[in-house]
Amino acid sequence: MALKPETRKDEIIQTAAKLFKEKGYSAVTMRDLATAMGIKAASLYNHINSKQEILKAIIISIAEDFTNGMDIIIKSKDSNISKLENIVALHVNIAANNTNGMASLNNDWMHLEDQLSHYLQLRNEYESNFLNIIKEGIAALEIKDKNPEIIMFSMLTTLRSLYLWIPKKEDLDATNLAQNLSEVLIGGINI
Amino acid sequence: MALKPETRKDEIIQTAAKLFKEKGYSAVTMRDLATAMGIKAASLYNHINSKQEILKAIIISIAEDFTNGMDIIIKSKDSNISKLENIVALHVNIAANNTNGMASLNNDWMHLEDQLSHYLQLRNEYESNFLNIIKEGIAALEIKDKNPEIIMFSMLTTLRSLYLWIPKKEDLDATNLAQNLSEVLIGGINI
DNA sequence: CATTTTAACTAACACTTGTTAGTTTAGAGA
DNA sequence: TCTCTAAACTAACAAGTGTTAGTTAAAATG
Repeated sequence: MALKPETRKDEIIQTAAKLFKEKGYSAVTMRDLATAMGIKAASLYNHINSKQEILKAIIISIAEDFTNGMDIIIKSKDSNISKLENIVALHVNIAANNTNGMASLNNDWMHLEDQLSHYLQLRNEYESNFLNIIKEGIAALEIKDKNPEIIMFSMLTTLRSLYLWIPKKEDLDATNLAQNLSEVLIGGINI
Repeated sequence: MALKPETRKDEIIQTAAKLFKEKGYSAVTMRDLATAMGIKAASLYNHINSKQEILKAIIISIAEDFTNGMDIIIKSKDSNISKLENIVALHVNIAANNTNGMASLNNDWMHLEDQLSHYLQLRNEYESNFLNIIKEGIAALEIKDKNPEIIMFSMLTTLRSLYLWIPKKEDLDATNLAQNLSEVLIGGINI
């Protein structure tokens, strides 16, 4: 069994994601990436077609993971509070499995060229689904009648920033983190 | 009375902050900045010494605003919940007055050169003060006994991202936003 | 063994980068 | 009017950018 069926191309993409996390897409040169791989810049082009292709590979696959996860959540018959808990868990899981890539998704999406409009479409649909769950929760008296956009903004920015925080917890239990985070985000903190 | 006592240097810094917000520090060239100012790149150097100096001017002044605001909050005799509400208001006010600069603070701090360690020191102190308020609030039975770091992380990432959100609300009432945000962050959303 | 594939290399390209030097122009103060 | 200053300009540089072309060495495949 192949525990790491990683191709050389995948290795390059993962290494790039790590560098992009530290300095951002624009500040990472192909020579930086090559050095991190232990090869020369020109050799990268045996495996990838362009720097842009690397960014696209990192961002679009994660964005599609979110879209697919959201699709499952909306189709369920859970309560709206449960759906929000599932969204928290979705973010924790994706961030835990792809800490470096999440940085590019958050910070470097605007450097996508051909795929920019595709990315924006996925993001808009995701946020629209998220907002609908909150609005329906309010209508169903599951959720307090506060400004739905503020609620979504507050939850989503926290969830999007998980990549900054997860690496600090060496003993990560994703289920436990999702549980605690849901309690704080949904239940509030005052007694 | 001078409503805009802005020097040419200040204009350049503000324009740069806007461009940095859109594309990030590394992706904005001095020629981009010059074009946005309606002049040639070399002319910028009549007013500023380097690109790096612009970034420093943007980030450090905001970081010091946060430090000063936090200092006043810790010294007060308010309850810890009130202190948290004041932190929310601090972030709303700074973000509302400096939307573009907040983007650099969040996304481009790692491109600071000489001032990097100074910035990190301010940030660490700020987070340490924030965390203490939460811990004391828990000890005083004002705040639920949840993981204090999760609470801080959740609040802080939301507050740090306000710059993304404030510009969308053309009719911004800072007091009102701070109020609503406090209710959501502190009071939670479930009924 | 012969051949193809994989993955590295050196060398170079056209272009962009931040920045400097030196010059010009228009307005303000004497 | 003369001088000074603020703020623009043109021209250029050295270094760094993504990328291409052509080559080589080792490993896998027939």
